[in-house]
Amino acid sequence: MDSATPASPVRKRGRPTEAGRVERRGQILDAALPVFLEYGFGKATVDRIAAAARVTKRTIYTYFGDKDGVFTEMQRRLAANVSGEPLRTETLESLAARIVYGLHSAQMIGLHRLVIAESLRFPELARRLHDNGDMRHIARLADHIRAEHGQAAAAHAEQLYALLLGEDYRRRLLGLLEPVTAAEAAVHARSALAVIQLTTASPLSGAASAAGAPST
Amino acid sequence: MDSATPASPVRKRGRPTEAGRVERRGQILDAALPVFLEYGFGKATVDRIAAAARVTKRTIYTYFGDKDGVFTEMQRRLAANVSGEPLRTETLESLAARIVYGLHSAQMIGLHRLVIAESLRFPELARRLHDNGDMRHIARLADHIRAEHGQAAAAHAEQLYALLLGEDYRRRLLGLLEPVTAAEAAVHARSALAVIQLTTASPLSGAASAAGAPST
DNA sequence: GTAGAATGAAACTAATTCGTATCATTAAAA
DNA sequence: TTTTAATGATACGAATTAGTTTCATTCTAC
Repeated sequence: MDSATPASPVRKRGRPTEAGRVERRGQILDAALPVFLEYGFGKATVDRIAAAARVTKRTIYTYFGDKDGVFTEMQRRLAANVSGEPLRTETLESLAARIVYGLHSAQMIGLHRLVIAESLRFPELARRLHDNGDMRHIARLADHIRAEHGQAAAAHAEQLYALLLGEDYRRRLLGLLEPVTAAEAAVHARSALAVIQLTTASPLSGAASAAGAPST
Repeated sequence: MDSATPASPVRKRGRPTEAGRVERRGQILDAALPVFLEYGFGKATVDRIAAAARVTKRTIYTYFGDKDGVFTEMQRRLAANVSGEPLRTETLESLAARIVYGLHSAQMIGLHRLVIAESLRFPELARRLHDNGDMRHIARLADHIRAEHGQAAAAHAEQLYALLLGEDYRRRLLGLLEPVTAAEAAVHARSALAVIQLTTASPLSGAASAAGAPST
């Protein structure tokens, strides 16, 4: 989180070009992310963010107004990246493995930890993370389940998602587990699909809608 | 979180009895919990805790040394309460419903949110929460599954636990969902048991160990 | 009874940190 | 060329807050 900025050795002073302004803005947000992830919102000082971005505090306040502004803008930028474009040729199994791998990554865990911690102070931030991240994942899982196992089975997409996260996801949030490799993620995904009877080998029959459907 | 302390109208000053000291200690920790839950560790000031406990800052520092001391002692006290004694006459279904209801409660969600937020600063606090809370739940689920569905099915206790928490648990952490009622928890639990084929109606056959077992 | 421990009340210290201001400097704009 | 916006560097103000100290007080311990 420190050696990732070998960019400009010495920064020029005067008025920057318009392109320079755009670049600097992104530079600040990119630098703010790891700082927030490491320290959390409260302990992440503006001075530290400024140092990481190789920019003075003054510039940060010019661009974002205050610390909250940096935080929300950073999250807004992340939300745009989270929604990766769907790969056309993808099976349910490979999609599940990708989700597991991505959600257990250090960056995602850090972001989730941060958003959970500040969910009371920044409720719409939590809303964005859930809508743009989780709900899209669930919808995409539902699409694949529907294609491979029929309409009835698609109702279990959310439960499948919960299984893909699993207790390991919570262990990651609690700092009790290291990030998983892609291979481990694939194994985990297969195990989840198997227990919910969504492997391609044994598709779900018609007796899917068991107990009361989740009301939420 | 404020009208819950109509205790002593006016506190005496002088030296307290030994019993009084024990009581005051608990009083401080009890008052600290809701303050930490509401504000988080960073924004929970010692002054606020002192006010909530009807005690002066001075007393808090005498008892706990510093703010971290209050925090860790509070969590240590909670850990003792989390492990509720097992009810002898309980089915897997009722146990599952109890777990769902308890983990979605406002107090538990607040505690988890807090521990997740501070897991980097207080790693052993996260460890305690996981060992004394989650792992005991999983073990108890495994016991019931073993009794009702055989040894092979018990391997899925952790996956069942993940389903019992579900996406709703994460929505609770993110502040996007209100606590569930006991009835809703029961429905949720039945749905989880059904999807994992652990309802008493249709017990799991021998074809349980599907893909690679979780490696964690 | 007396000494001293523990507390309330409240002021105080020291450190942190958000946000602003000053001054020099560079380059875009006019 | 002149003007001006934006920046670096740095100092500063104001607010918050962890932790300490002082003084009076009241009760336990002996």
